[in-house]
Amino acid sequence: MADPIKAVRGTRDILPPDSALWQHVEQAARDVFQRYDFHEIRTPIFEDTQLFARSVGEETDIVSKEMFTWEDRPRAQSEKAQSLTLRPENTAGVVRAYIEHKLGETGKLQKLYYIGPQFRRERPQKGRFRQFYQIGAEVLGPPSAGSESPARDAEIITMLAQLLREVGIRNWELQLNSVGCADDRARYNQALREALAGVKDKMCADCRRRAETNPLRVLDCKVPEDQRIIESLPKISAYLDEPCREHFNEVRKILNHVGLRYQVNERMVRGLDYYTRTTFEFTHGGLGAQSALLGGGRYDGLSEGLGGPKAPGIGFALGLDRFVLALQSEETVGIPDQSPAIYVAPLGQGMNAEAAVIARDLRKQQIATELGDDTFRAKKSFEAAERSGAKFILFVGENEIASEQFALKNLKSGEQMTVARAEIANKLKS
RNA sequence: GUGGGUAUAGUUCAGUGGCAGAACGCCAGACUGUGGCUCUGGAUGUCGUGGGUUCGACCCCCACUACCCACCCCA
Repeated sequence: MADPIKAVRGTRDILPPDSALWQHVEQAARDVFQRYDFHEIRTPIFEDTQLFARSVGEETDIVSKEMFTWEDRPRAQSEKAQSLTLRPENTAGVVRAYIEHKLGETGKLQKLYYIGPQFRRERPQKGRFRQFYQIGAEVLGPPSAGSESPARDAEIITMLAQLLREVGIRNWELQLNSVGCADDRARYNQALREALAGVKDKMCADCRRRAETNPLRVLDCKVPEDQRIIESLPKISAYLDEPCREHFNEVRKILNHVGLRYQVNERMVRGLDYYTRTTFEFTHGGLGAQSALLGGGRYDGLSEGLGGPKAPGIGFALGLDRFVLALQSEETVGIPDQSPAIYVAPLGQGMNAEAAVIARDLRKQQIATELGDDTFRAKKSFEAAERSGAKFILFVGENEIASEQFALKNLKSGEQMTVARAEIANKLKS
C-alpha cells in the first residue's frame, strides 16, 4: 500500500471537540468588535510579493527568510510572470485594500477586523506553526477623521483587555512602548550603535552580531550576564520628539483613567518595520517560549509607503493558536458543550422512516438532534446516545407510532415520561 | 538555519539481545423494547524507515524521516 499522505510540516487539523474552543474565541472577538463598531474585511490569502517587501520590510526576518513565495508563470502571451506570496500577516493586505478602494475618500474612519490563516516558513514549536491563525483589527483613515488621535490607540488596547476578559483568559500582562517616528528611530539606532561599539565585546555572541546588524534587537537579549550592560544603554524615550512624547503621554493618561494595568517596557522591540509611536504586546505565562499572545502598534507612514494617501493607523494581530493554548492552560475554561439535545432511536423494523420525520421536525424547531438507525437493539441505542453526549433519548417504535405517544428519557437522571408527538420539542426546551 | 529530546496497539505508556505487553478505549456474546454495573471472549501492531553487528535485534551501532522542545524570530 502506498504511504499515506500526512499534513505537511507546521500545519495541522483542528478537530472536534477542540474546534469548539476556536469557535468560542472567534465568536467572542466578533461580539466585542461589533460593540466597538469594527466591521469585517476579507482580503486574499496571497498577494503580490512586493506588498510585503515594501510594508513589513525587506530586511526583516519575515520577508527575508520566512515567506512562502512562488513565481506564477504566465499562461498567455499577454500575461507577465508575477511573484506571489502567501500572506505572512494581514495588515499589509488591509492597507492595500484601503488604498485600492479609495476608502480614505469617504472621509470616514475605517475600523476593520479580519480572521484568517497566515503563513510563515519557520521551524515549528510550541505556539508556532507554518499555517497559523490571526484575528486582527485596524483603525485607519485620513488625519481629518481622527486617525492619528491617541484616543484610537487607547480604544484598541481597551478593547483587547475586554476581549481577553470575555474569552476567559486572565493570566496576562500588557507591555507598552513608543518607538517614535521614523526620524526618532533613526537617531536612536545611531545612538545605540555608538554606545554598543564600546561594550559589545563583553556581551554574548548573539549580541555582538546584533550590534552590527540590528542594534534594537540587543534590547531583546535574555542572557543574564548581558542585562547590566543593556540597562546602561540609551533609552528610546530620550529620543522621542515633542509630538511623539505628547502622543504617548496621552495614550497612557487614557489607559490610566480607564484603569488598565500596563508596564512601560522600553526594551520591547517589534520585528516589523512599519511600526511607529505606540507599540504594545500582551503576554501570557502558559505559552512556553512564545509568550506573545498578541501584539500591535501604530503605523502612521504605511499607506504612503505603499503609494497611497496619508492614512495614519493603528492595529493589532492576535495569535488564535496561542489564545487556545492559553485558554487550555487556565483550568477554569472548559470546552463548550456542543452535544445534541436529543438522540432519536428507531426501534425495530421499518422505523427509520418514522424516526426521520420526527428528527426533521425537531431540527426545524431548533433542537440539536442526533438520529440513530434501527440496526441497534435498545441497549445499543443507549450506548450510541451516551456517546453522542445527548441529554435525552427518544424511542420510536411500533407502539409509539400507533399511539402517537413517545417514550422520552432523560439520560442523566433516568427519569422517563410519555409525551405526545407535538410536545417533544416543548419538553426539551423547558 | 542550529541544538536537544522522542518514535511500541485507536489513546496514554511499560518492556527485554531469545514468544509483543498493561490500562483505557474498541468489537462480539451473556442481553432482539430500557442502558450506564458485571462476567466471558476477541482484534489490537511493518515495535517510524533503511542499512549494519549478531546464531538471533523492538532492544546495540549508523543513516534517514517525522514529531516535540529550545535558539532565532514572532502572533
